[in-house]
Amino acid sequence: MNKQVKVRTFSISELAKEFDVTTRTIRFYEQQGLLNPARQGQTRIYSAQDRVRLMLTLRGKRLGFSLAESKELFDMHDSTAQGNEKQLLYMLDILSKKQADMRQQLSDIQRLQEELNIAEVRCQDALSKVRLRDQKKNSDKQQLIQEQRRVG
Amino acid sequence: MNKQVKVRTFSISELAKEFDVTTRTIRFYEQQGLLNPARQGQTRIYSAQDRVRLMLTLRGKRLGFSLAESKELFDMHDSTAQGNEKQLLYMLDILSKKQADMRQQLSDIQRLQEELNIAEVRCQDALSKVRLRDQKKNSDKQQLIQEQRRVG
DNA sequence: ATTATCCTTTACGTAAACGTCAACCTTGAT
DNA sequence: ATCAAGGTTGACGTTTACGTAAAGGATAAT
Repeated sequence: MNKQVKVRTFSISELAKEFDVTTRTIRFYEQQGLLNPARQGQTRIYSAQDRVRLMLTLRGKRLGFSLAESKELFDMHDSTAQGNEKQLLYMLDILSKKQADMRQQLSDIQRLQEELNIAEVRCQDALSKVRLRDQKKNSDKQQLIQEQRRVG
Repeated sequence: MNKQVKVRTFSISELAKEFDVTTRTIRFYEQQGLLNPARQGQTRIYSAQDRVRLMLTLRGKRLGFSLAESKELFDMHDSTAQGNEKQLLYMLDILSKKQADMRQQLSDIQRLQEELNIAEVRCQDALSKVRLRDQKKNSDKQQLIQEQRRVG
Protein backbone atom coordinates (compact mmCIF):
# COMPACT_ATOMS: atom_id res chain seq x y z
CA MET A 1 0.00 0.00 0.00
CA ASN A 2 1.39 3.31 -1.07
CA LYS A 3 0.53 5.26 1.99
CA GLN A 4 0.16 8.91 1.03
CA VAL A 5 1.16 10.59 4.22
CA LYS A 6 -0.02 14.17 4.25
CA VAL A 7 2.74 16.37 5.58
CA ARG A 8 1.93 19.89 6.52
CA THR A 9 4.29 22.29 4.81
CA PHE A 10 4.78 26.02 4.97
CA SER A 11 5.64 28.80 2.60
CA ILE A 12 8.32 31.26 3.49
CA SER A 13 5.85 34.04 4.11
CA GLU A 14 3.69 31.85 6.31
CA LEU A 15 6.64 31.24 8.57
CA ALA A 16 7.64 34.86 8.37
CA LYS A 17 4.21 35.90 9.53
CA GLU A 18 3.98 33.28 12.24
CA PHE A 19 7.28 34.22 13.83
CA ASP A 20 7.22 37.87 12.95
CA VAL A 21 10.44 37.94 10.98
CA THR A 22 11.08 38.95 7.39
CA THR A 23 11.54 36.48 4.56
CA ARG A 24 15.01 37.94 4.21
CA THR A 25 15.79 36.68 7.68
CA ILE A 26 14.59 33.19 6.87
CA ARG A 27 16.61 33.02 3.68
CA PHE A 28 19.59 34.31 5.55
CA TYR A 29 19.28 31.54 8.10
CA GLU A 30 19.25 29.04 5.28
CA GLN A 31 22.36 30.60 3.81
CA GLN A 32 24.02 30.19 7.20
CA GLY A 33 23.14 26.52 7.22
CA LEU A 34 20.42 26.66 9.87
CA LEU A 35 17.56 25.66 7.63
CA ASN A 36 17.36 23.31 4.71
CA PRO A 37 13.96 23.57 3.07
CA ALA A 38 12.91 21.41 0.15
CA ARG A 39 12.29 22.99 -3.21
CA GLN A 40 9.40 22.86 -5.58
CA GLY A 41 10.89 24.30 -8.68
CA GLN A 42 12.84 27.07 -7.11
CA THR A 43 10.30 27.89 -4.45
CA ARG A 44 11.17 26.90 -0.91
CA ILE A 45 8.92 24.45 0.90
CA TYR A 46 9.34 24.27 4.63
CA SER A 47 8.56 21.14 6.62
CA ALA A 48 7.45 20.98 10.23
CA GLN A 49 11.06 20.18 11.08
CA ASP A 50 12.26 23.31 9.37
CA ARG A 51 9.68 25.21 11.34
CA VAL A 52 10.97 23.80 14.61
CA ARG A 53 14.49 24.74 13.65
CA LEU A 54 13.43 28.27 12.95
CA MET A 55 11.69 28.38 16.29
CA LEU A 56 14.77 27.12 18.09
CA THR A 57 16.99 29.54 16.23
CA LEU A 58 14.83 32.46 17.28
CA ARG A 59 14.67 31.31 20.84
CA GLY A 60 18.42 30.92 20.76
CA LYS A 61 18.68 34.49 19.60
CA ARG A 62 16.55 35.71 22.45
CA LEU A 63 18.95 33.94 24.77
CA GLY A 64 22.00 35.52 23.20
CA PHE A 65 23.12 32.66 20.98
CA SER A 66 24.76 33.64 17.74
CA LEU A 67 23.50 31.94 14.61
CA ALA A 68 26.80 30.08 14.40
CA GLU A 69 26.32 28.69 17.90
CA SER A 70 22.81 27.53 17.16
CA LYS A 71 24.03 25.92 13.99
CA GLU A 72 26.74 24.13 15.88
CA LEU A 73 24.24 22.74 18.36
CA PHE A 74 21.98 21.61 15.55
CA ASP A 75 24.80 19.95 13.68
CA MET A 76 26.01 18.16 16.76
CA HIS A 77 22.55 17.05 17.66
CA ASP A 78 22.22 15.58 14.20
CA SER A 79 25.62 13.98 14.16
CA THR A 80 25.73 12.58 17.67
CA ALA A 81 23.23 9.95 16.65
CA GLN A 82 26.13 8.17 15.01
CA GLY A 83 28.86 10.14 16.70
CA ASN A 84 32.19 8.84 17.83
CA GLU A 85 33.58 9.27 21.30
CA LYS A 86 35.43 12.50 20.61
CA GLN A 87 32.34 14.07 19.09
CA LEU A 88 30.23 13.02 22.03
CA LEU A 89 32.67 14.33 24.59
CA TYR A 90 32.86 17.60 22.74
CA MET A 91 29.10 17.82 22.67
CA LEU A 92 28.90 17.12 26.39
CA ASP A 93 31.43 19.83 26.99
CA ILE A 94 29.40 22.34 25.02
CA LEU A 95 26.22 21.28 26.73
CA SER A 96 27.67 21.81 30.17
CA LYS A 97 28.97 25.21 29.15
CA LYS A 98 25.59 26.20 27.83
CA GLN A 99 24.01 25.00 31.02
CA ALA A 100 26.38 27.19 33.01
CA ASP A 101 25.43 30.09 30.77
CA MET A 102 21.79 29.45 31.42
CA ARG A 103 22.29 29.30 35.16
CA GLN A 104 24.06 32.62 34.98
CA GLN A 105 21.28 34.11 32.92
CA LEU A 106 18.70 32.74 35.26
CA SER A 107 20.26 34.51 38.19
CA ASP A 108 20.76 37.66 36.10
CA ILE A 109 17.10 37.66 35.25
CA GLN A 110 15.94 37.09 38.76
CA ARG A 111 18.07 39.92 40.05
CA LEU A 112 16.91 42.22 37.29
CA GLN A 113 13.29 41.32 37.90
CA GLU A 114 13.63 42.35 41.51
CA GLU A 115 15.26 45.59 40.53
CA LEU A 116 12.58 46.32 37.97
CA ASN A 117 9.97 45.77 40.63
CA ILE A 118 11.72 48.12 42.99
CA ALA A 119 12.04 50.73 40.28
CA GLU A 120 8.38 50.34 39.46
CA VAL A 121 7.33 50.91 43.04
CA ARG A 122 9.61 53.90 43.31
CA CYS A 123 8.16 55.24 40.10
CA GLN A 124 4.54 54.71 41.09
CA ASP A 125 5.32 56.43 44.32
CA ALA A 126 6.83 59.45 42.64
CA LEU A 127 3.89 59.54 40.27
CA SER A 128 1.27 59.63 43.00
CA LYS A 129 3.19 62.38 44.73
CA VAL A 130 3.25 64.44 41.57
CA ARG A 131 -0.47 63.92 41.18
CA LEU A 132 -1.26 64.87 44.73
CA ARG A 133 0.72 68.05 44.31
CA ASP A 134 -1.10 68.92 41.10
CA GLN A 135 -4.42 68.17 42.75
CA LYS A 136 -3.61 70.52 45.58
CA LYS A 137 -2.55 73.19 43.14
CA ASN A 138 -5.93 72.90 41.44
CA SER A 139 -7.95 72.97 44.63
CA ASP A 140 -6.01 76.04 45.72
CA LYS A 141 -6.89 77.68 42.47
CA GLN A 142 -10.56 76.80 42.85
CA GLN A 143 -10.59 78.22 46.33
CA LEU A 144 -9.03 81.42 45.07
CA ILE A 145 -11.70 81.75 42.40
CA GLN A 146 -14.45 81.22 44.96
CA GLU A 147 -13.05 83.91 47.18
CA GLN A 148 -12.65 86.31 44.31
CA ARG A 149 -16.32 85.80 43.48
CA ARG A 150 -17.34 86.58 47.02
CA VAL A 151 -15.20 89.68 47.10
CA GLY A 152 -15.68 90.97 43.56
CA MET B 1 35.58 69.37 60.70
CA ASN B 2 36.81 68.69 57.24
CA LYS B 3 35.96 65.04 57.03
CA GLN B 4 38.33 63.41 54.57
CA VAL B 5 36.19 60.57 53.29
CA LYS B 6 38.30 57.94 51.61
CA VAL B 7 36.59 56.83 48.47
CA ARG B 8 37.79 53.73 46.75
CA THR B 9 38.52 54.42 43.11
CA PHE B 10 39.58 52.24 40.21
CA SER B 11 41.82 52.56 37.21
CA ILE B 12 40.55 51.54 33.82
CA SER B 13 42.69 48.43 33.71
CA GLU B 14 41.57 47.36 37.17
CA LEU B 15 37.99 47.39 36.01
CA ALA B 16 38.95 45.75 32.76
CA LYS B 17 40.59 42.91 34.65
CA GLU B 18 37.80 42.54 37.16
CA PHE B 19 35.08 42.26 34.55
CA ASP B 20 37.15 40.64 31.87
CA VAL B 21 36.65 43.27 29.21
CA THR B 22 39.18 45.36 27.35
CA THR B 23 39.91 48.97 28.16
CA ARG B 24 38.67 49.76 24.71
CA THR B 25 35.28 48.47 25.73
CA ILE B 26 35.19 50.64 28.82
CA ARG B 27 36.16 53.74 26.90
CA PHE B 28 33.57 52.90 24.32
CA TYR B 29 30.89 52.68 26.97
CA GLU B 30 31.89 56.11 28.17
CA GLN B 31 31.66 57.44 24.64
CA GLN B 32 28.15 56.04 24.47
CA GLY B 33 27.21 57.87 27.64
CA LEU B 34 27.04 54.86 29.95
CA LEU B 35 29.93 55.84 32.17
CA ASN B 36 31.18 59.17 33.35
CA PRO B 37 34.48 58.76 35.19
CA ALA B 38 36.29 61.65 36.82
CA ARG B 39 39.64 62.75 35.50
CA GLN B 40 42.97 63.23 37.10
CA GLY B 41 44.86 65.11 34.49
CA GLN B 42 43.72 63.12 31.52
CA THR B 43 43.61 59.71 33.14
CA ARG B 44 40.23 58.34 34.01
CA ILE B 45 39.33 57.68 37.62
CA TYR B 46 36.40 55.39 38.22
CA SER B 47 34.25 55.61 41.33
CA ALA B 48 32.33 52.77 42.92
CA GLN B 49 29.25 54.13 41.16
CA ASP B 50 30.98 53.91 37.81
CA ARG B 51 31.88 50.37 38.67
CA VAL B 52 28.27 49.49 39.42
CA ARG B 53 27.20 51.02 36.14
CA LEU B 54 29.71 48.93 34.29
CA MET B 55 28.45 45.87 36.09
CA LEU B 56 24.86 46.65 35.21
CA THR B 57 25.77 47.37 31.62
CA LEU B 58 27.47 44.01 31.29
CA ARG B 59 24.62 42.21 32.95
CA GLY B 60 22.30 44.02 30.60
CA LYS B 61 24.35 42.75 27.69
CA ARG B 62 24.11 39.19 28.92
CA LEU B 63 20.35 39.65 28.94
CA GLY B 64 20.26 41.01 25.43
CA PHE B 65 20.00 44.71 26.21
CA SER B 66 21.63 47.03 23.75
CA LEU B 67 23.94 49.68 25.13
CA ALA B 68 21.37 52.29 24.11
CA GLU B 69 18.68 50.53 26.12
CA SER B 70 20.85 50.32 29.19
CA LYS B 71 21.70 53.96 28.82
CA GLU B 72 18.05 54.84 28.58
CA LEU B 73 17.28 52.96 31.76
CA PHE B 74 20.17 54.66 33.57
CA ASP B 75 19.14 58.08 32.39
CA MET B 76 15.55 57.54 33.42
CA HIS B 77 16.54 56.19 36.76
CA ASP B 78 18.59 59.31 37.32
CA SER B 79 15.94 61.70 36.08
CA THR B 80 12.84 60.16 37.65
CA ALA B 81 13.98 61.42 41.04
CA GLN B 82 12.68 64.81 39.93
CA GLY B 83 10.70 63.58 36.96
CA ASN B 84 7.40 64.94 35.80
CA GLU B 85 4.30 62.87 35.19
CA LYS B 86 4.97 62.16 31.54
CA GLN B 87 8.50 60.98 32.28
CA LEU B 88 7.29 58.72 35.05
CA LEU B 89 4.56 57.19 32.93
CA TYR B 90 7.04 56.56 30.17
CA MET B 91 9.40 54.93 32.62
CA LEU B 92 6.63 52.72 33.97
CA ASP B 93 5.79 51.71 30.43
CA ILE B 94 9.37 50.74 29.73
CA LEU B 95 9.63 48.88 33.00
CA SER B 96 6.57 46.80 32.28
CA LYS B 97 7.86 45.99 28.83
CA LYS B 98 11.19 44.91 30.23
CA GLN B 99 9.42 42.77 32.76
CA ALA B 100 7.50 41.08 29.98
CA ASP B 101 10.79 40.48 28.20
CA MET B 102 12.23 38.93 31.31
CA ARG B 103 9.27 36.65 31.79
CA GLN B 104 9.68 35.49 28.21
CA GLN B 105 13.38 34.90 28.73
CA LEU B 106 12.73 33.06 31.93
CA SER B 107 10.48 30.59 30.17
CA ASP B 108 12.92 30.35 27.26
CA ILE B 109 15.68 29.47 29.66
CA GLN B 110 13.69 26.92 31.54
CA ARG B 111 12.69 25.19 28.33
CA LEU B 112 16.24 25.22 27.05
CA GLN B 113 17.57 23.89 30.33
CA GLU B 114 15.26 20.91 30.06
CA GLU B 115 16.32 20.30 26.51
CA LEU B 116 19.97 20.56 27.39
CA ASN B 117 19.44 18.02 30.12
CA ILE B 118 17.73 15.67 27.72
CA ALA B 119 20.49 16.12 25.19
CA GLU B 120 23.06 15.43 27.85
CA VAL B 121 21.43 12.20 28.90
CA ARG B 122 21.12 11.13 25.29
CA CYS B 123 24.75 11.97 24.77
CA GLN B 124 25.99 10.18 27.88
CA ASP B 125 23.99 7.20 26.76
CA ALA B 126 25.51 7.18 23.31
CA LEU B 127 28.93 7.60 24.86
CA SER B 128 28.60 4.62 27.15
CA LYS B 129 27.39 2.53 24.24
CA VAL B 130 30.41 3.52 22.19
CA ARG B 131 32.66 2.64 25.08
CA LEU B 132 31.06 -0.72 25.65
CA ARG B 133 31.49 -1.51 22.00
CA ASP B 134 35.13 -0.51 22.06
CA GLN B 135 35.67 -2.51 25.21
CA LYS B 136 34.23 -5.55 23.54
CA LYS B 137 36.39 -4.97 20.51
CA ASN B 138 39.43 -4.88 22.74
CA SER B 139 38.51 -7.96 24.69
CA ASP B 140 37.91 -9.76 21.41
CA LYS B 141 41.33 -8.74 20.30
CA GLN B 142 42.90 -9.90 23.53
CA GLN B 143 41.17 -13.20 23.20
CA LEU B 144 42.43 -13.55 19.67
CA ILE B 145 45.96 -12.83 20.81
CA GLN B 146 45.67 -15.39 23.56
CA GLU B 147 44.48 -18.01 21.11
CA GLN B 148 47.17 -17.15 18.63
CA ARG B 149 49.74 -17.68 21.40
CA ARG B 150 48.27 -21.03 22.22
CA VAL B 151 48.22 -22.03 18.56
CA GLY B 152 51.43 -20.38 17.32
C1' DA C 1 -3.39 40.58 -21.89
C1' DT C 2 -2.12 42.72 -18.02
C1' DT C 3 -2.17 43.40 -13.32
C1' DA C 4 -1.20 41.67 -8.88
C1' DT C 5 0.85 38.55 -5.81
C1' DC C 6 4.39 35.57 -4.40
C1' DC C 7 8.57 33.92 -5.05
C1' DT C 8 13.61 33.99 -6.57
C1' DT C 9 18.82 35.52 -6.80
C1' DT C 10 22.41 38.98 -6.55
C1' DA C 11 24.46 42.54 -4.47
C1' DC C 12 25.41 46.54 -2.03
C1' DG C 13 24.33 49.08 2.50
C1' DT C 14 24.12 49.49 7.54
C1' DA C 15 24.02 49.62 12.75
C1' DA C 16 26.11 47.84 16.91
C1' DA C 17 30.02 46.74 19.44
C1' DC C 18 33.99 46.56 19.69
C1' DG C 19 39.36 45.27 17.64
C1' DT C 20 43.47 47.11 16.14
C1' DC C 21 46.89 50.07 14.99
C1' DA C 22 49.38 54.65 15.41
C1' DA C 23 51.31 58.27 17.74
C1' DC C 24 51.81 60.35 21.77
C1' DC C 25 52.00 61.62 27.34
C1' DT C 26 53.71 60.57 32.09
C1' DT C 27 55.78 58.47 35.68
C1' DG C 28 58.25 55.50 38.64
C1' DA C 29 62.23 52.21 38.53
C1' DT C 30 67.03 51.10 37.18
C1' DA D 1 68.80 59.34 31.21
C1' DT D 2 66.15 55.95 29.51
C1' DC D 3 63.01 52.59 29.48
C1' DA D 4 59.05 49.82 30.56
C1' DA D 5 54.26 50.05 32.04
C1' DG D 6 50.18 52.11 31.82
C1' DG D 7 47.30 55.91 30.10
C1' DT D 8 45.32 59.00 26.17
C1' DT D 9 43.02 60.29 21.61
C1' DG D 10 41.94 59.51 16.90
C1' DA D 11 40.79 56.74 13.10
C1' DC D 12 40.02 52.98 10.29
C1' DG D 13 38.77 47.77 10.19
C1' DT D 14 35.73 43.82 11.27
C1' DT D 15 31.93 40.73 12.42
C1' DT D 16 27.06 39.73 12.91
C1' DA D 17 22.56 39.95 11.34
C1' DC D 18 20.08 41.45 8.73
C1' DG D 19 17.75 45.83 5.37
C1' DT D 20 16.95 47.35 0.90
C1' DA D 21 16.79 47.72 -3.83
C1' DA D 22 17.14 45.73 -8.62
C1' DA D 23 15.70 42.60 -11.93
C1' DG D 24 13.25 38.95 -12.97
C1' DG D 25 10.24 34.05 -13.09
C1' DA D 26 5.61 31.74 -12.03
C1' DT D 27 0.80 31.69 -11.23
C1' DA D 28 -3.89 33.39 -10.50
C1' DA D 29 -7.45 36.77 -10.99
C1' DT D 30 -9.68 40.45 -13.78
